Amino acid sequence: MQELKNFIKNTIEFSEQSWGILQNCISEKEFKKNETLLKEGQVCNAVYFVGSGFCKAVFNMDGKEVNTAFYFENSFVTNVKSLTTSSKSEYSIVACEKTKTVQFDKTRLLAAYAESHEIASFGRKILELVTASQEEHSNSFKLQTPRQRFDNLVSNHPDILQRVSLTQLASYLGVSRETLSRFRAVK
Amino acid sequence: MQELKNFIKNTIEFSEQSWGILQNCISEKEFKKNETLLKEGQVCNAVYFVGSGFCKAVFNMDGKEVNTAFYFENSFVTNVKSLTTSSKSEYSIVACEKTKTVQFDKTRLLAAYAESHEIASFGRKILELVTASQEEHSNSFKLQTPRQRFDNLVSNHPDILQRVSLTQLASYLGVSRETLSRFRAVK
DNA sequence: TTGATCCTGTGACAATTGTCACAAAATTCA
DNA sequence: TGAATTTTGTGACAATTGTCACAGGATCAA
Repeated sequence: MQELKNFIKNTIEFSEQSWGILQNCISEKEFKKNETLLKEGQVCNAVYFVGSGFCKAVFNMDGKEVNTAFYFENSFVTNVKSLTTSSKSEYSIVACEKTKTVQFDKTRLLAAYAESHEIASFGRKILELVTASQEEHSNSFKLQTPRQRFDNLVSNHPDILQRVSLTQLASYLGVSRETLSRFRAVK
Repeated sequence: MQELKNFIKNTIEFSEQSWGILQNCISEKEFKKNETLLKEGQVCNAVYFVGSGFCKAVFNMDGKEVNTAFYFENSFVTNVKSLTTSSKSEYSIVACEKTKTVQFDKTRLLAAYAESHEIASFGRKILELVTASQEEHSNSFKLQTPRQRFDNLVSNHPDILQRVSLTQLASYLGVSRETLSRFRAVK
């Protein structure tokens, strides 16, 4: 919760009054390793702020898991499409470690938007952040070769390498485990 | 403009009053073929609603153009990251045909959010739509082979095939022009 | 500690896609 | 219209990545 307060303080204007209203929308939730924040097929009705630990987005492609995203400390996780259109999620969101989050309830948050412009701005900000990080990873697929994606990850997000298994990392980069293993061998 | 009115009518609750406020934020803009809505290196300060025609997002990779998105009638175009963080755009947005748009001015729109919750909701809705379509294309790269991407495009968005040149389509699908040509040959 | 299980490294080979070169077809514009 | 330009099709070959198989290590629980 403290992490969230700090995050908000550093991100936008936020009055005590807005914080009071926001209180009604949020609750602390802790997930054990491999616990599910959102299960494939269910409708997403919350946004999570990751205070500690981290999560992944996992598609199940005919039994094979594909990791399309990781969410570390001080970032927001949700399935925007499922959340905003009340459609079934095509993927699951799973804790990779013991993960402490603050859960934002969708319905209450929407109500809070009407009570406080600051909260409404904060809601937009969340969406903007999720979109921006999604776009970054997306463009790496559209503009770079697998090898370039790997090299850039090494330079720009070395933290990910240390926390994620090779197998998970491979599917995140869109290459086979073996190919990733060779990328690491041939530096 | 009529297209935008219809779009709003079909999308959300919107009072006459909100429409009046929104008027101050928008203006009709028409672009000729190959004219630029947003140039690489500039800061994006508007969102465009495409009424007719269509546009593309183009990265310049060492002189080689890569098309990462197309925006057709009744959709919104903007660079979310540049718009929301006032950072320089990494790509350009260019009209592919004579394109009629409605331009939403960023500063005025932000001001309007404070005056009308409906407009604030509409602003979120725009962001959600942009995010969702971005995510769809993004996931096709993360989950499918080039061949599958092509086949799905043929089934799900045959309209694109008819309006976009092979060269542009190839970079959109992330394959070489020659490979795409062969995909089409071997049905 | 000791299996049992999961994760990783690596060789051999197959499949896919890219690159280059050039011809044919389509489009544009004066 | 007709020449110039751009776009597309295709063959040959190279490069990249995937798949399969198996061995060695690491990890975890009893």
